[in-house]
Amino acid sequence: MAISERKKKILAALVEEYIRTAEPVGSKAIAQSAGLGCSSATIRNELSELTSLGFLEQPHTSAGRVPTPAGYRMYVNELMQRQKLSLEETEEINARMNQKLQQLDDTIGDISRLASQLTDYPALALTTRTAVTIRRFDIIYVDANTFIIVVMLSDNTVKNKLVHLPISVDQKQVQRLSSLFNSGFTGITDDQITPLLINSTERAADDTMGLTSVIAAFAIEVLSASAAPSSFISGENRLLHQPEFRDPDKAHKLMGYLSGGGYILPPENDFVGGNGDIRVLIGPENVAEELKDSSVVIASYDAGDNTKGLIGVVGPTRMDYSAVAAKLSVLAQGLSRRLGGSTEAPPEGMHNKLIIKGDNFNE
Amino acid sequence: MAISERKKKILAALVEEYIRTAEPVGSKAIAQSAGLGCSSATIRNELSELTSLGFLEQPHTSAGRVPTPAGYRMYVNELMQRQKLSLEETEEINARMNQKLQQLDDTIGDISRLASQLTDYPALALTTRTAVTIRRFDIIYVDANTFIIVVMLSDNTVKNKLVHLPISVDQKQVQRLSSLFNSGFTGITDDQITPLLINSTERAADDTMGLTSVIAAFAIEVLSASAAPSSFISGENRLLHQPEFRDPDKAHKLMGYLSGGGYILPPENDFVGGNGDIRVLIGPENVAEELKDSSVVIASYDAGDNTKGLIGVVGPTRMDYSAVAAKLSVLAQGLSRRLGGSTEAPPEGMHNKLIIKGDNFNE
DNA sequence: ATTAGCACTCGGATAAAGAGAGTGCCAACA
DNA sequence: TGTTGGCACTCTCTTTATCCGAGTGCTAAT
Repeated sequence: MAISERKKKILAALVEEYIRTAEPVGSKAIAQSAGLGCSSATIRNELSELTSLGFLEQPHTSAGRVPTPAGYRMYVNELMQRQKLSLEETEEINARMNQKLQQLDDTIGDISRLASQLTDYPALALTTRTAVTIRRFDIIYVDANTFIIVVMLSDNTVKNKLVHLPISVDQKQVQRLSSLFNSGFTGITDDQITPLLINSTERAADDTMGLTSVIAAFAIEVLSASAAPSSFISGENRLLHQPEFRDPDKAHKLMGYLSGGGYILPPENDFVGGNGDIRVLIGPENVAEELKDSSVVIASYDAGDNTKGLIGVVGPTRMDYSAVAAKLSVLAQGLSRRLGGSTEAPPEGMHNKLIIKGDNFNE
Repeated sequence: MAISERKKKILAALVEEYIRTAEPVGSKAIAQSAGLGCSSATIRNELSELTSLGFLEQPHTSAGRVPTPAGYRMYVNELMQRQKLSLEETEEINARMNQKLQQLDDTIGDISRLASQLTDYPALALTTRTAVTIRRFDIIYVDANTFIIVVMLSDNTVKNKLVHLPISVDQKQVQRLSSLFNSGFTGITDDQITPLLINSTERAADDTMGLTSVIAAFAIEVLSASAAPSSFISGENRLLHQPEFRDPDKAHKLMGYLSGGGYILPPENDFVGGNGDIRVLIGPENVAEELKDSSVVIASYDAGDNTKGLIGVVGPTRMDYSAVAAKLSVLAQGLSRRLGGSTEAPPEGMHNKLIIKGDNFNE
């Protein structure tokens, strides 16, 4: 789809103006803003062609133009100049990220909050781990009726559980179980913890009190919880900043979908894509019905050890793609670096590959 | 403030009708709905008096009446019949609570989500623990450069941290530290962990590698994190259900305040109040400017062991106080019971004391 | 190929008119 | 004295009509 250089300039100017104002853009405005020395009449001709090419549309006969999803797509793929954050901006993001990551706690929530603050759109963060296994079991004997199970996972997180028993156990027994679990339950995934395995362990431990199954249940719980993708969304209320969501019903519908944990990406695509890649889904390119007239920008990161994550931002199709992409990119790279993922940090630039999705609008 | 029986009935009918419809209520509507056999003209006279008493107001001369905050207050304090959930409803809430509490994880978040779902208003949950101390230290030696700190707190939660060191330590050293911490750092609160204490421990342990301060820092972090009130809010988007928040600016302002973790209660009042008490703050009774024309219903619970919590719901002053209070009450009581707080469960009724706040509207 | 000019269209803002709901008050009544 | 029907009045909301202007598409001139 080759279009003239001037058309490109006009389209870019129009999209940017529309992103800024949220009002249909007319020929005169473009004639002034875009630095090409020609009159509004010329622009009108060009606009007319761009419209028939499917990049623009008119809300009604006598209004300015508005980009179609295909128009945005063209903008994102070819026109938009990748915004490069200033060193200060990048620094600031990194600083805030550091601050957030200091407390081990609620990383994913914090990151999503941060992304939302930075972009002023609702943001979500997902992580998934594949093939998590237990690396090590420890059982701390507290008293005759109490012990603490501590497991260290292959991704270097540590989980624990306090167990109270109605009956007494002796320390020896606990130690025996601990070593049995360390030999039998480490290095395997949750679906490999079969009733068979549990049974044989129980017999080997000479356990008549059901301790084995308690511990095994915890192992399964921990493993499956770690493997399950976790997600967090925040800043839904920022949607209300956007004029296209002044209609409370619309806003509510989308916000409900988002806070209900609705899928953003088709599950099978969720975690593909390398480190720092940015994906943009424009309007109807989204799979979820609720997102059909919104856009999503997603950055992937790789935290190593089979852990991948996404940070995404949701907004109207009239989104400031360029700024959002730049910011998410810094975030994603920072996360990869910090969480110990691959270290292929780009020399210094924030330019990332854009995975193009759904650009087959006009063939 | 004694008002006639009939006035009370009329006021109650009006408030309930307004809660239902969100439209100013006229004399005719009341004449029909309230079962008192008198004509709309009579009602009009009564309404007029109720208005001059300050319980009602008119949006404009020729509209129906709307309750003032004082009117709601009167309704909540004296008129509203405490709604008693049916056994099934109570059961259902309890079942859902059980389900949520199964996974240890994110209790406070889950509870707030549940409250929001049940009431269809935004809900928030807070907990605070006072005087948390460490009950027990364990340090698990993983390898020469790695160990896991496990601390068990006075509230029976267990926290851990994985520590990687650039240098090697030997197992003996770790054991010595463990026992030193167990004797020196247990049973004290975070502000009692002084540099002095850390120094003397360091010397006693003959620790030249700074392990002591790492462990002490973790102890402080854990203690202060446990003592700090944590809060969670969810369902902000449900505000948009309410006609009074059809104005996106209003909605956004409040939602922003809520998700920004704004204070609901004046800090000094936060956690007073016994188990299952319900507090209602109507409109201007709220301290936060952003809440001045919203209402808040709050249930307190006591999870024992110096742990207190709140579950609250935010909505327009035209809130279904009675239903909300009933539901929160079940939730709060369920939480107390489950989290091991006091067991003074009311015989079976859901009737709770209402702490009256700010009922000095008409003296 | 570009531009100025002009008729035309259509949505949004503004104003006027009408409808309806509800009040307040008065006079009649139990 | 308390209650009721009646009625004029008020005020908002809705509808209808009108106007204005931004922006287009087309044509003719450059």
